[in-house]
Amino acid sequence: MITSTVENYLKALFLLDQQREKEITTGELAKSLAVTPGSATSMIKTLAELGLIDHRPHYGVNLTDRGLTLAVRVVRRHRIVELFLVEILGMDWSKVHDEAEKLEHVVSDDVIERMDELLEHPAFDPHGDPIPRKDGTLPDQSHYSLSESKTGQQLSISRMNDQDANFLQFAEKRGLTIGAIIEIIDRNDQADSLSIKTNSDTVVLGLSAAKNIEVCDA
Amino acid sequence: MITSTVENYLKALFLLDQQREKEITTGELAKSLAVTPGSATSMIKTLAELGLIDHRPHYGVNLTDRGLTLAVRVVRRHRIVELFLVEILGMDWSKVHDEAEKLEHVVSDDVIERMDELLEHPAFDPHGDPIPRKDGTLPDQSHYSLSESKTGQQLSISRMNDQDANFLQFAEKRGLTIGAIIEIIDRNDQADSLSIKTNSDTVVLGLSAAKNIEVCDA
DNA sequence: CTCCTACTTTTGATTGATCAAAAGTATAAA
DNA sequence: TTTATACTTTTGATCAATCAAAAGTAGGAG
Repeated sequence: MITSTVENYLKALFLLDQQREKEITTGELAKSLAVTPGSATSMIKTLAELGLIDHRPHYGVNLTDRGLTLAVRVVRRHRIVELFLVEILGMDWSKVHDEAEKLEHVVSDDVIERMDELLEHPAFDPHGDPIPRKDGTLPDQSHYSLSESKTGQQLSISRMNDQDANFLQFAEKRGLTIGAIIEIIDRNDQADSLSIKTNSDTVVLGLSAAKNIEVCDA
Repeated sequence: MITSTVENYLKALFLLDQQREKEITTGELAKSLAVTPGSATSMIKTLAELGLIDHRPHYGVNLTDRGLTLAVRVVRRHRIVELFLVEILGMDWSKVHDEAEKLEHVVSDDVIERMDELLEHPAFDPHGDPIPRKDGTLPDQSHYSLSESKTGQQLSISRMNDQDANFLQFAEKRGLTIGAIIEIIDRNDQADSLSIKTNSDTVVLGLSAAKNIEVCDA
């Protein structure tokens, strides 16, 4: 049975896969889902029996094609729901994540496709994350981290890696929103900080915060 | 813990309460939830421990005030979601029940109140059922069954008791929709049937089907 | 080659929801 | 007053998900 727990494990594996190349270890998976390693091991057994992952004991796991397909569908549901909550219901983009986390397991494909249509087949969710298409493919994106960008470039904010509501609210208050055009006016390696010009203001960010913000050329 | 199973039991009790005056028996409850009587008994024990129902063993149960409050909230969520799916997402009214059955347990109050506003604080859902207000009160209604109505009266269809998709589709096809103005032109007690004039056509219904249709004076 | 450390896996227990079947109770009929 | 029937409750089992703690494994340091 594909329970919502199964869906959550698959989604976590998919998102971890995006960042790393190799197999995902039990420990990483457990950490990202905030369960004990033992719980992850037993769920891994279940997922392997369902043919959704390949498991090399003591080394790690990988999604199978079937597992990947299901995982991508969950991510699509999540991101469409998020955008829907912001665009149609007018919710704060910093608060829709938790709501979508619950809805992604219960909304039918019919509802998702109607939302998708109402939103005119969007490519990115409110956090700038790509929305998988119905066929499972992902829209193009050439993001890179604000922390890796050079001084003087005109940049457009395309994505927030950090989903934490406090961070998102801070960012919004300072004019750091998806689509905002910014420019790095100073980089201070001693202070580990960046000075950023937004359309209205100048903001100083630590490098660790800058790492959470992705940009593309404006 | 208020699990979705608890919510379903409370909702079932509330809906059974609407129809009958007295205590609800274990058997009725089990039947309406499609579980065995034993399962209902053990859940009744849990609900009683949570202070959501009063239980007189071997006689039946009644919702407490707290239980009633929770039950009404679930019903409100269900009916607002149903109307939202029809009005905003354009879904078929005969198909939204099952979807709402899942969503009612996961949508937050914030989302519900936003839907409510977008729908301009509706009083009735797509099936004509009253939507409890935020404070728990119900809108007025003076429905009675089509099977109890007299020949020659001008009536307006206000509610379908039967949520079965096949029945709803049949009804829709024949012009028997919420708000439709109809008149009983003949009642045949031998054949147990009613002849009904819709705005376009004449439909013959068995009394058992007519029982499922509620009307008010047009 | 042995041992330490860091990990993974196994084991046993718990919780919530369910069922099938056994045991018990209420009420009306004989 | 006994018995039959129709119900309710109890019992024991199962399944999914979890945790805590015990046992086991991989791979590097000495």
